[in-house]
Amino acid sequence: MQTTSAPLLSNALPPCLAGRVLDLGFREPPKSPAGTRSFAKDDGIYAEGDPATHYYKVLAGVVRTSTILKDGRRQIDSFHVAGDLFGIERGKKHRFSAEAVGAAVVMSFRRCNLDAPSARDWALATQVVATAFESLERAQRHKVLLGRRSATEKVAAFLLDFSDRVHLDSIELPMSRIDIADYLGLTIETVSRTLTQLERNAIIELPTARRNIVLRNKSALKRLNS
Amino acid sequence: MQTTSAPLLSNALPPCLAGRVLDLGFREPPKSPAGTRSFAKDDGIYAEGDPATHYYKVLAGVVRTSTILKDGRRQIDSFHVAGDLFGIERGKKHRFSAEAVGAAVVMSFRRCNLDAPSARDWALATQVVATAFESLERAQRHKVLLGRRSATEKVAAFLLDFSDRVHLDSIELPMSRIDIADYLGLTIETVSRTLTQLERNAIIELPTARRNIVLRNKSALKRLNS
DNA sequence: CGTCTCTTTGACAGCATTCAACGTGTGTGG
DNA sequence: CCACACACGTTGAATGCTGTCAAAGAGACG
Repeated sequence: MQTTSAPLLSNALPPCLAGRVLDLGFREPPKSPAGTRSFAKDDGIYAEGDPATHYYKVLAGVVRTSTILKDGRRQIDSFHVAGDLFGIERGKKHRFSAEAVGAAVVMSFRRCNLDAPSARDWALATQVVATAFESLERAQRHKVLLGRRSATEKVAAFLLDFSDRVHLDSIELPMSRIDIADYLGLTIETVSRTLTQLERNAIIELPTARRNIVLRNKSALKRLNS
Repeated sequence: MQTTSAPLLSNALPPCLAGRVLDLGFREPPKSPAGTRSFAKDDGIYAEGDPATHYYKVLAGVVRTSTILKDGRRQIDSFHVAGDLFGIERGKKHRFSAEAVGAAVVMSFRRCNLDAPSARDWALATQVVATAFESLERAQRHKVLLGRRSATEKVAAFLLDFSDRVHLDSIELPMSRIDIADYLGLTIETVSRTLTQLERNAIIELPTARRNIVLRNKSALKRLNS
């Protein structure tokens, strides 16, 4: 726990596949191996309440899992990047919906019995359990962020987390401000204002490309991360 | 997800063992089976950063797992009641601390290898995995509560969740207002004010015993739960 | 060049926190 | 048995952070 922030993207690279170039590429989907599908920006992969018959793995792009309250408020549970398994449920239904953040390629696996996996399911079952443990750890860190941190701290944690993945100080966010806000439990206006404020304090830089952010003073960001 | 609130206590009964009677009982601890220890109110079971060599199971009472930020803000991750397994970690260290909420009895198990459990560890490993999945599900619901709900909704969810466990409309909270606040990401003042407000609206009743709450209008509470 | 979407900025309101004081119940010691 | 201290909880007033509502800026695309 301590100085770490809630890890955002659980896998190393690829950084931000959801750029314009890829968007175009995916409009004419490549021939897909069985169980592999391509999704465009904001396409639904499954919806809250759908029977949870499969697990999914991100091959390219970024996927978000989220839930929407009756009055429209949304909470993003997690962002999943290439290599991540998602859609794992204990019960029979999906309790979040999953959508592509940008263009994305996703592979699906028929759900297996975790209590007594068949021989051919064994490897998958192991991965599923590992993913569940990892998700739990991340969810726990995310809770601290949501429950006990200010807008500035939340955004700082988000940026640091992201730059840790891509090993760069200049990051290209795959998701919109709305996604960031709904992940951090804020509004888009607060996210925007916080970023502007960080820029005024010379901690980050916001080039004209809106989704590009340059971290100028990481130690200041880390300090904000308590 | 939907109408459900973040489940607070993951096991059925016993309801609120942390009352005065039991407190007294535990002052002279019963002879403990190996691996079983009794704790008084606020006793630490393990601390954040401690090597995670064991799992723990609540036999009686309630245990909270929590983390404290540098500036003293605290977030309670979870309350654990009799029957619950806690202290499960993926890494080598505990990322939260665990303390007894009231008097509590806790049993410990040497941690086992989940990838290749020995024959005698098999049953425990299965339980650990099941607990991890359950904890993940609860953490996800808790996140929605922390990120996207108002103080009133948080408190309503908390109360409903609790009364669901004990199957009673008159509940006896084992934890203080501070614990509730730190679980819900609020301050004690806000929790107190919210409860008072609910009482004014004839939704709950607050008898003189401060930890006793009677739910007078559950459907109104559920409505607050979105 | 105009439309559409995303983002930023501003003004204002409101909810939750902060700071402070007051109750209330419990346990202790005179 | 009562006085007092202490922990816990409630209430009040004021501040402030974040949300809400509204409008303007900036790119992308046709």
